[in-house]
Amino acid sequence: MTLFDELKARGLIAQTTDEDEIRTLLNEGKATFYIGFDPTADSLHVGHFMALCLMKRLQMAGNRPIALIGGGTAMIGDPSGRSDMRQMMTLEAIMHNSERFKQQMSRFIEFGEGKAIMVNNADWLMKLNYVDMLREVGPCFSVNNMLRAECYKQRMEKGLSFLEFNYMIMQSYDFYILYQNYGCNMQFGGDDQWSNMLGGMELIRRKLGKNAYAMTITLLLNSEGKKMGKTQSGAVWLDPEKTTPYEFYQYWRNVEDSDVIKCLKMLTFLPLEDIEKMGTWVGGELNRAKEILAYELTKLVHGQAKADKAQETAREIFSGTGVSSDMPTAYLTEDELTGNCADLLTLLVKSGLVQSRSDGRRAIQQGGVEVGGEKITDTGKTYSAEQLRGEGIVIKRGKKAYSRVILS
RNA sequence: GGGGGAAUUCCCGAGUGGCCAAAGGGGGCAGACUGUAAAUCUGUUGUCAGUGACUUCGGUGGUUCGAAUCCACCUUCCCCCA
Repeated sequence: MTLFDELKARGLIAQTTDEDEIRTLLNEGKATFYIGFDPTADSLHVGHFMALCLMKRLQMAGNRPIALIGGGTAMIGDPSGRSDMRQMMTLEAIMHNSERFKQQMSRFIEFGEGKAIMVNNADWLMKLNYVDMLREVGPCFSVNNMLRAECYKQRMEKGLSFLEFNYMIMQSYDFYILYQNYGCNMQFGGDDQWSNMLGGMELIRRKLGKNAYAMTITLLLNSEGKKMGKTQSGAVWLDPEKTTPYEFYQYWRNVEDSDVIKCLKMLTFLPLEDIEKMGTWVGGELNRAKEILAYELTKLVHGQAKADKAQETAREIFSGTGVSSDMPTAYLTEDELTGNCADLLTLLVKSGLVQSRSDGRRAIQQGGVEVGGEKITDTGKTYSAEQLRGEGIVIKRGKKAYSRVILS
């Protein structure tokens, strides 16, 4: 199977401008392509991960990737797919995030001489002169067309600022610059980037009379049509400081039945035949597929050692003793004790298993808290310093949240 | 520039002087059922405290015994006209 057909079979390709041309260029390893990443947070997330994987696949086939950090475009803020305006980011935040992005990306993609290239659009966007810029590219954009673009649709009701309206032009300009400086003839990105990418293609054709191509990656949606890689408390980050490998593993271990196969195809490098086989598994058997998904992804993002550890921990907790040496642990200090004891509510809050003492009280009253495998119903329960020393105690909140608390 | 409207607890959205910590829905959490799945049913969903206190309805002041509800100013947003 050729590279392009594999991408297609995995369901990774959403839209293409000229499928035949793109297929040929990619399969023959002749493409120089770029993917942009706006540094709007201090860590990459799952969506970025998909893009990086695509980069890797294409790089392995001989194509030349350019990773673009949107230090300049982040100054504007992409309105695509948003229902309200992004908060404007400070220059310091953008620079800080850009650094983090660089570090994280280097773990997935090889950069350097003859390998992948990393650029930052701040290098050219920040020094643009307004009037020069308008005269250079302004005539190539039709406001009428822009207003019809899908990415602005949602904003036509709530209001779109002129600042954000210019985002498409900035991104188009990037493509135009990269085409000239690196011979970059393709742009890939999330499906919500489609209109922005077309803008760049159009600009290149009008200014240079050359053909460029664009292709978007399918957004990873669950069976309910919601974006995957999000939790109640925010995104699932690739930074182990923000989302621990164990949490990361658990997120994928818990996907719905109807989403496992899709995730395996889109996010892992496992051979398609193997994944197809898993597709025939039914009922509880699918749990095995979820384990594979969680393990493979954790391995890709955090490395084999961390993946092994996460899997081991999960197995110990869920199908073994309910205890693991590697489970999330909170440490208590002597001066947090009252009268040589600590009450359960304090421990629950300390471990992060509940948000407040009230929340903890409710959890206990509803039978959602266990300590050392025993259900606790007394909201005033306390534990002595001796019990908390050494191995400490293991608290379980609900079915899946565990934490060990140790007095140190 | 002129005119009109809006801002409510995680989200949507009721509430027009005390009975409002604030209806209803969504989401979340917990329990039952399960396969660390889904669906379903039940409970719960500001904080601190054993039934009471405290903080909350864009912001700041004011009227009042008492304000999410009234007044003034401010901020932000939307719509219509230019």
